[in-house]
Amino acid sequence: MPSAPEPAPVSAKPPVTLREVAAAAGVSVATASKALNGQGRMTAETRERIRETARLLGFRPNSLAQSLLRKRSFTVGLLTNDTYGRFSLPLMAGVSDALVDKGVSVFLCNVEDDQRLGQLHVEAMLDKRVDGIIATGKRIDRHLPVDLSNLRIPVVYAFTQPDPGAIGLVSDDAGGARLAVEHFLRLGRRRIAHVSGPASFAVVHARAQAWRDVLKENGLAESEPLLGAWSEAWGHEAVEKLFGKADREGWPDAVFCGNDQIARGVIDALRERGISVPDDVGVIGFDNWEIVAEATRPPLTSVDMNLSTLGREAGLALLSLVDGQPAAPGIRKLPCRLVVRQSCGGPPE
Amino acid sequence: MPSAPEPAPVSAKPPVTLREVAAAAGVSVATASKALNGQGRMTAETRERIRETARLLGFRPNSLAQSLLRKRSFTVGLLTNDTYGRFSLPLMAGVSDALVDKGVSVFLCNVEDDQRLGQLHVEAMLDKRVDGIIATGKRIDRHLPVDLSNLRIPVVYAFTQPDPGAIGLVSDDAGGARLAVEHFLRLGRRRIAHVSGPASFAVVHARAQAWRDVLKENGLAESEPLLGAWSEAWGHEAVEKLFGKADREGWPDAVFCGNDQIARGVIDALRERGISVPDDVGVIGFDNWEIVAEATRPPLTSVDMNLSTLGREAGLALLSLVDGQPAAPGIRKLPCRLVVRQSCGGPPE
DNA sequence: GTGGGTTGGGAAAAGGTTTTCTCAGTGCTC
DNA sequence: GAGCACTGAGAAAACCTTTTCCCAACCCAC
Repeated sequence: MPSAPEPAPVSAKPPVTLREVAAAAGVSVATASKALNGQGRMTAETRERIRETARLLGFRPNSLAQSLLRKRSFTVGLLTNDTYGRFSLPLMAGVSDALVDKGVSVFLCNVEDDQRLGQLHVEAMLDKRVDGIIATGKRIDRHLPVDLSNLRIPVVYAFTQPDPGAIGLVSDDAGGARLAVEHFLRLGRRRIAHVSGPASFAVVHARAQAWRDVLKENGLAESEPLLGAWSEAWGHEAVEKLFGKADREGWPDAVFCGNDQIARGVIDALRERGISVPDDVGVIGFDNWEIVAEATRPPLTSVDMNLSTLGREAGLALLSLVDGQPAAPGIRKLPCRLVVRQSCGGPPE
Repeated sequence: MPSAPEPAPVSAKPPVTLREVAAAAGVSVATASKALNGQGRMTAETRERIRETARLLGFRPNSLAQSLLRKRSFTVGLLTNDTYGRFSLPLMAGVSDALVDKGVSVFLCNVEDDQRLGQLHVEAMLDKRVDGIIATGKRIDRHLPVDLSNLRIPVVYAFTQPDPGAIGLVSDDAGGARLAVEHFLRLGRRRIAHVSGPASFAVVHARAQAWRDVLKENGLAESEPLLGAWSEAWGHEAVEKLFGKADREGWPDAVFCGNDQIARGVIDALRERGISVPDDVGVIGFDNWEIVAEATRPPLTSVDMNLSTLGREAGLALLSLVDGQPAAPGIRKLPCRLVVRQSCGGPPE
């Protein structure tokens, strides 16, 4: 007894070809192709019959053959040097998310900091005829160890230093810093210190400058940021510098930190000194690395760079480039957002 | 004045085809193909001339056309549901590392926990004729939300629950736990507690059982593990349970933790109680998540699951499957290693 | 000088799909 | 009933490479 017609299981040994569909439906491959793609002219009946046959046989067009002909592989490369990166991961997720619905798959290529590896990956992708490349990395102010400037396919840079004349998407670090400092001000804090990472990072300066700007705009005393490392240990050390002096009046009532690890160190060190967060001092971090931000006591308010949105935007930008839409080169900054937890307390009474 | 012959820049608009190389060298495409692939018979002079022409023109064979013919795309898919995962990242790095030298590129597919997304990605990869699939995830005891059991291409499972009859690679959690407990014993510790994650995780039981086994083998008193959450907060709580009793003689002199976050909580809580690590109590974590393990005070000794090796092995296993080498199905466990830092102290005098 | 072996290289098919061009038939108008 | 427009569908080229098969030419021995 024949069962109800339904698609054949994928397990059939060699994939079903269009030729087989055409034969089964009693038409030519040309007609079959047109029926399935909604092209050409034929009776609705014929088109439907072919479609039904294809469905029954579990036909799926061979992407390789399509790509060869259309000169479009529905494939892009994602180049990164951030192996274990908590930055590039959400970014990749965003890219993949933006593209999967359009049938575009993503080659992930980790080039470390190795020129040879970069070359290898780029050539492999070019050979496989990727439609475009997204370059990303662990630092916004460093180039990948690859030259992407003279490729014949479009390239979009996300969260990494773009080549001149290329399209780059980065987070708006200054804007993010403003968010943090202005949040402190709204809560009535007035003596806002800034503890950040090494001076060799561009983002350190961008954030510090914004911090200073907001203080100045509000007529508050400016001071120097404390620059050190991206570590908890540096957070501890900075607390010693800030709160070491006997004169309590000179103590800050808020600390804006360059990343969440520093903030964690700051919070821990403050607790060890018996200084209450958020009652005595408010703390804000940067990166919104949830696993850290949620483990601090109290949980940490932090600036989120919206990296997955950034990834989405990069994916979409690349796609429209691939489709031939011209796009203005230059760097586009995407806004950050503040994720409020409990390390700043509420507004003043 | 003509410059010295060198490969044309990649920037040339449409890629150079074999036909163009053949024309330039004055031979047929067949001969050109054979010359470049070391096939067929021809004078050494002819072969060299063709090769030189190809080099000059910057010819690179179109992978799409090759794949279509050879039915081998030099492409594999990596399926994961671990979006922000610190587990799957090193694993991916290992996979990619094992494959890039063989010219194989990796499609990264994040399926979240979404059946539809999984289906979408698998179909896209099948359409693109990937040679095989590696499935990985965030939990060793859970399936991905995709059915990979009847595909016509090989599948290898790494750090996720394999289908019956498939090939799976996982970490040897019991072995890793032994490493930790035996390290404590070598250092003269005798009262070794175990604080781990939720009972719903298979690895929790595997590690706890190994911990108990080693204690028994050494004639030490067994006790119940403390099961809770994978969090620092639970580490704090567990310290309260273990060290809350007045009787100091009942206190453990070592705590083996189910992951590094718990260990961090334990270390912090011990310090807050004035109990010294490692002098009074040794602590070992699991996962060797460097960013955590190196930030604890003192830095944390931890069990590393060698995930990037695991990824490498998975990549190689898949490749030999693709090459038609039969492989015995079943689960293969890869050894862990202990990374010694300063949270256990030295051996007894 | 004929038969057989070797050498260097080309013609053509194959892989699966899309697209352009062509063509036979049908129904309509004048 | 001739011309015409349109309809439905197929043939074949194209994408680029690999591989099998074939052929012409040459050399050698008998």
